[in-house]
Amino acid sequence: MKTAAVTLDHVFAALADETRRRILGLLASGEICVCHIHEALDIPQPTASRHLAHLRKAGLVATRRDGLWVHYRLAELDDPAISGVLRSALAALSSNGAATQDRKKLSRVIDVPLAQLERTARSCC
Amino acid sequence: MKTAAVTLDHVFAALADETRRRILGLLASGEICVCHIHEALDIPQPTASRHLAHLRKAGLVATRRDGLWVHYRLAELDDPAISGVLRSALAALSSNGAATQDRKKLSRVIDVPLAQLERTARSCC
DNA sequence: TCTTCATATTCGTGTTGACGAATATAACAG
DNA sequence: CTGTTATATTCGTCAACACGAATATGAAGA
Repeated sequence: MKTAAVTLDHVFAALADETRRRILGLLASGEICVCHIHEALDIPQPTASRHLAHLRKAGLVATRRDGLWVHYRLAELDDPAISGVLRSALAALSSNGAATQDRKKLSRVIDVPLAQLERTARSCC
Repeated sequence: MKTAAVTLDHVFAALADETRRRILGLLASGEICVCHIHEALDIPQPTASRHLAHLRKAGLVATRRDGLWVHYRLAELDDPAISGVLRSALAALSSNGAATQDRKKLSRVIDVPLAQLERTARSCC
């Protein structure tokens, strides 16, 4: 089973929502499980799950189950044009101050040094 | 009067609509007047005008009036992160086959060689 | 099996936004 | 001023979507 083709439609529909952009901003700093996303962003769990489902159906994220937890990460895209769009979008998101705030909260939630998250985010986009 | 700050919200909301993406795809190949946009894309004039107004309010395009005609062009953005997003979006749009079709129609409508439109589009993004 | 915890889905509701149709504005010619 | 052409806006309707609340699914342990 191949990952469904990711279209520009999917990408921009996904990026049109602020909550999804915040989620993607977090995922830029590595794989995260649902509970940490909903804690770090301070959004209800069903909201996080719903938006993650949207991103998953759009083909922008991939999941890995580990017992009760489900970890989400950015998917690797085969279309270079589309992955270019996503890369620059993530770069723009990161330059935004709100993303830094979210990462800071995430750092506290998962107890990982902020610097390490920043480094991963930088290397990702 | 400065151009209002272009936010990521504006950009992604604008890019979320296919008609607006087609318009931006055309504008990548240079300044175009409303009537040519609505002819090339084969959409009603009010539709073209409405979407152009949306893009204008988002700060993504600029206008120049010349008698009865109003010419639209891509605006220069000062935020490098945001202009990076737009550049890669335009690149992705151009690589799409539909954009080529639209440019071909535009070439006929305004009687400008397709190769010239392609060249301008390439140099723009 | 029963419980518990993490995640996903459904339902009802309110908002946003795109469209077609009609109309308004704006600029120019006669 | 009047008519004509290009562009912009308004109006009513409809579909898409985000949300909160409630509930369902799914996995692990007692």
